[in-house]
Amino acid sequence: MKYLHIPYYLRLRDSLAKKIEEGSLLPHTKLPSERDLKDAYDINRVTVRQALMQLESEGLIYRLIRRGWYVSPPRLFYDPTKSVSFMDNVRAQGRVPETVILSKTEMAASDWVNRTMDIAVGAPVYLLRRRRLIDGRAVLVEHINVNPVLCPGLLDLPLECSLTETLKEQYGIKISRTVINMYPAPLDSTQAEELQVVAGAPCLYLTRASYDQHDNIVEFDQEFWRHDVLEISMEVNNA
Amino acid sequence: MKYLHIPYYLRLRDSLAKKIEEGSLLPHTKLPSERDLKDAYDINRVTVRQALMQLESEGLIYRLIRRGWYVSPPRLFYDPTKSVSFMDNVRAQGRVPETVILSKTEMAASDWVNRTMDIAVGAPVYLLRRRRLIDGRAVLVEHINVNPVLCPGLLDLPLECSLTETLKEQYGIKISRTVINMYPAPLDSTQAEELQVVAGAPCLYLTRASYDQHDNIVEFDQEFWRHDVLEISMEVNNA
DNA sequence: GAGTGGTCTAGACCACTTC
DNA sequence: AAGTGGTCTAGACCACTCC
Repeated sequence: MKYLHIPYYLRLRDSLAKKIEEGSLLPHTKLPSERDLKDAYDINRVTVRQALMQLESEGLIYRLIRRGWYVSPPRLFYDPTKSVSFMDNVRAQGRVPETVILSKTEMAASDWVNRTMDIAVGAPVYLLRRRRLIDGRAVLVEHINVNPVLCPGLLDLPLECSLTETLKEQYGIKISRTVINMYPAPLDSTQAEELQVVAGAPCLYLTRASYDQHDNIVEFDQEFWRHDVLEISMEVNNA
Repeated sequence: MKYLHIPYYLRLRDSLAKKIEEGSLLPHTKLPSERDLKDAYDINRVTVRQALMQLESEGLIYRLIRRGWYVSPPRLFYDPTKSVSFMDNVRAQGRVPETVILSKTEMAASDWVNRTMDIAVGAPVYLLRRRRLIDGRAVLVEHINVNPVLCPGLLDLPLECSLTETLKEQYGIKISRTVINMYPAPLDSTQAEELQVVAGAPCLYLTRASYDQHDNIVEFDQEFWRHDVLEISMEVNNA
């Protein structure tokens, strides 16, 4: 005999999920407060939160920390096999992209940079940190490590747009090969704050190593995406 | 002034995470019971579960429903741009793959099959459902829809191994193009049970549409992976 | 200042697993 | 039969947001 009772938290989850799918709750709409939901469904607040956290992990709703719960917008399609910039990709899907520079510095290469980018420990590296938004909502924080030998003065150029394009136009660097890696990981407290997410919340961690036409590693990018933003989509030809 | 207190559930999370990273808790080790952890850390059981669920969402631990919490093994690298079979890929990474047939039937094409596979509504479709394991742990359930016109009698052949290979060797079908899509989604109760996961738990939902040398759609595969199993990894050449 | 979400307690019952 | 995890209650305090 199997367990047939449907728990309260799943009933609330299903009820809200249905409203979202039907469209009676639109993207970016704020849900009623947890205490209102508790009264409306006559269950405990802990149980309400269990339902909300489940919906959050599914990507149907998101929260702004200490402000409330909101209906998620549709996912952004992302094709890692095509080298389309964030700005172009977001615009192509009818949405509004935005980029904010969080910091840009020249640093001494750490052990880790040495291993991943083949730059001598202590030699200079550019570190650029950006936050990117879609329709006003922060969706990712990225740390971009660039080899300054290949593009001196990069940090003095405008950095809000596609880096790949700047590298090509200003330095003649063509990215010819990219190694991409991704998996879910927890956000550390700094990035969590920058994404207005609770510390330790899961994100999609994506790294991208970009090599130029001479197979030098130009750029090593770490991207921390909100876990509910992307839908990976690609076409593969099996030659 | 920012919130500086570290909550109890994160302290327990960090303590367990440290033991896992250090290697003093090995993959597939069972954690102490929730009540033991509650006593050891002198916190409430609800708080213990909050820590455990956080670790679960990060992929550091997993649970066998109603049996307990276990340390997760390393992720499996998966390169969607290479057409390597599950069995080969798992073996290449030094682990033991296994496949279980859950069901195989010939069905009448539904509306949905009609739209995705271009088979007339009501015409026959093969549906094959398999569960796949790594080192004895169920990691994915897949629903494979195949066009029987292209490979009559397929269901009477052995189906535990690579379907792609069977299609090639027995029917001369070469998969030349694949459209892949993936994003996190909740498991429905059937697949949740088959993966021994709580209903509604998040999984990685991956679809794969495979086209043959004449661009007929041969196979439409829906895969439900445990969310903590894969690390996507690929190399892209920007021609 | 009122209200909200984030955290936490000290219990409880049930279905299921383990012995 | 004992123990475990899954669910749930009825409170509580705090930091922060909103008005």
